[in-house]
Amino acid sequence: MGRSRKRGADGGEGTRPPTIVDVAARAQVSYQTVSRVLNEHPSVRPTTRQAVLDAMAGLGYRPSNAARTLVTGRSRTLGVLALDVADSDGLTPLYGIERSARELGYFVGIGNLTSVDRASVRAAVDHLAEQSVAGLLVIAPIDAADDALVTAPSDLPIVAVEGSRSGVVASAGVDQVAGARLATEHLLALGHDTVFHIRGPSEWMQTQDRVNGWRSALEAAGADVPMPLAGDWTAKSGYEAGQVLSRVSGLTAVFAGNDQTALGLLLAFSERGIRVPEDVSVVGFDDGADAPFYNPPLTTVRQDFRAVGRTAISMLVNRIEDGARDLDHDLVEPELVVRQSTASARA
Amino acid sequence: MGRSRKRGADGGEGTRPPTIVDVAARAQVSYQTVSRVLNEHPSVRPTTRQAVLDAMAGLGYRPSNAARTLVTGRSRTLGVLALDVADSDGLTPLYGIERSARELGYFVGIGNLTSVDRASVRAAVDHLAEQSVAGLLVIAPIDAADDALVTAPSDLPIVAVEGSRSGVVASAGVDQVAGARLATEHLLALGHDTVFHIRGPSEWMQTQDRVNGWRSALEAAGADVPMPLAGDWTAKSGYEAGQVLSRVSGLTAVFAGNDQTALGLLLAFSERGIRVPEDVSVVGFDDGADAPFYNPPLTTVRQDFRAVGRTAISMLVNRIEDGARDLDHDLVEPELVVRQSTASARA
DNA sequence: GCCACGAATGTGTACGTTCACAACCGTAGC
DNA sequence: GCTACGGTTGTGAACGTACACATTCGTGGC
Repeated sequence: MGRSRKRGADGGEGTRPPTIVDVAARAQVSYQTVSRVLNEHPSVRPTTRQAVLDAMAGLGYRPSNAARTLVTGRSRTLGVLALDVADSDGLTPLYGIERSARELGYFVGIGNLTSVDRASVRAAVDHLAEQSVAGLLVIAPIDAADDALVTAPSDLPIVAVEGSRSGVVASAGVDQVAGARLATEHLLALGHDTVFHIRGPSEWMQTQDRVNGWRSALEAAGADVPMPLAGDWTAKSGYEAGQVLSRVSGLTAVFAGNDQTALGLLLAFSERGIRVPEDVSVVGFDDGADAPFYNPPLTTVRQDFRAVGRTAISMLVNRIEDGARDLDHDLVEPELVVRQSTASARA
Repeated sequence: MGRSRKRGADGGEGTRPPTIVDVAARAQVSYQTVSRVLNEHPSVRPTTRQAVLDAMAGLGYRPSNAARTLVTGRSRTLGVLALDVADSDGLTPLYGIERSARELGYFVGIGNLTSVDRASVRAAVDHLAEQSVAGLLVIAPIDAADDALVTAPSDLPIVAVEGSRSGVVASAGVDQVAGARLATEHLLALGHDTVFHIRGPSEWMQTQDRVNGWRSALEAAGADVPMPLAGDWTAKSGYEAGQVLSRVSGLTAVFAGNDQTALGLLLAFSERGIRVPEDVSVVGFDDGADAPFYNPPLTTVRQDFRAVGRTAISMLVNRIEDGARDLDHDLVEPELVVRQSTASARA
């Protein structure tokens, strides 16, 4: 027995994990039958199947992903490409993603993007490709990311999360336009003549969508459409926008690009004695965990990030397993959550 | 030539990726030499080495992790076990983790924990084990997680992030005790007689540490040590604690368990006409992105989550590669960031 | 009662890499 | 000039699984 088993021989610790061959021996079948049970092949007699299952359980058998990946060339690993931004919300969909993925038997690996130039995207994709990922989820709602993704292998299924309806890749996300319209219509319905908007960074997909939703609601109501103020989704930019807005006469309603922007705005207003909602109504976007405890509690648009994660995964897995090639864009409907930062325009 | 290549035969799309054999042929060496270059084996002549490197570059060769994992039994994949909590900060160290891991040539996969009972931890660990992960990073600063982890294979290196100095596993994190002391001493130095504390959930490691730091600072100053108020790190619990605290006479300083708690507290105080910092000073913990824009901007304790992620990874990789077995607890020093929510006690 | 056919199961091989060991090369020692 | 040895390179095998194909078994049709 000159066999040289790396494990189990020297360490003594933990014997070599069981393989399908061990399972086969115990179940008195061939290893191929075990493989069939593993892959849910139809033509395995129920009794045989059960015997194999029992043997697996008895041995504590766990399939080797490495071996499977090696032979098939595809792993059941999904790669998540996330843009490394200060905004911690970026990773919020991750929980939903992991959970859904696991339920479908997939493993989730991450690769982050320090920037969205081609080289960086390329490097990240390469890193994931080394793992033979079966598909890619991209959380980088930036136009440039789309361009960079064209360098990815064309046979690799990709779904963008919260971004890109440009048609290059399929995507799942919240209907930003509808959300912005919800926010704006809410303010209009309260009697405000018009609504100012602090937008996000221009290269983000959501920015354009929210601007569009806001503008269309305004136009539909025949209201003035002021210039949107520049922002970058940080509280700081909201604060700075607030400094500008506090000098605007006749201002009664602001739709902030997101909750954080609204937070900064609230602070700027507070410092200048502008009361919310008595003087100015403010609406945010996201409905983060903190929004109900802003001062005042923020009226905002809720995005169900977990639902987005689930949707994205199911789209991706469809593409992987059924070869779906469509460029659908699944949208989750947002919901307006009215709190105390909005009130009727004064008569 | 009856070979049956799965790829490249039918699709026409993308020919079979190059292997070390292809590289070897191009570099005029044996595949084993290529393998040596790959593994940085010392005895490869520089010229040979370069020839191999050139061949790799020319072919666009990418090593197959699956094959490597299959034969070695270990992948260069690190598993991150994260507790799925509402608190989105939970994933903050992830970017730092991924980045450091990638620099060291590791891939990061995630598994989340819906709860910390043994079954759930077991399931998550199993899921990661199927990937033959080389090590585990656990972001679940809860006592119960420690207990559950004992069921993990004993030869699997594990490092806890932000938790557990219980001695069961090594850990990396911010020095919570020092941070709490910093916060408390700051308030004491401002002339406050004592400092109230809203603690986190009792099962969290940080809760105890912060309570200890706070108490020891108080005791060192000979100040009264009030009962800490229960909280769960949400803004909601801070708000509720604020309702209680607003009825406490003589209250001048509060150390909130974290920023979010402070946010809720701020709202409760504001609603009751208690001014911050004129009437009561408030300190938070975390220094999240929003803290500078709370109303008023929050004095808080900064935790460098990315540094923690880096530290954790380097500890873990040490354990993996050098077989380090120590149960060290690397601590990153926190930093007090003074803003406008704290002021001198009134004379 | 024989053949055909589908269901069920078994055998051979390949996937791309690393490990163990063998072979080769040149140089230093005597 | 021969031997020994370290540095360098090559050969054979194995890792655990899935696919292609071969084989066996059972059943129905004639």
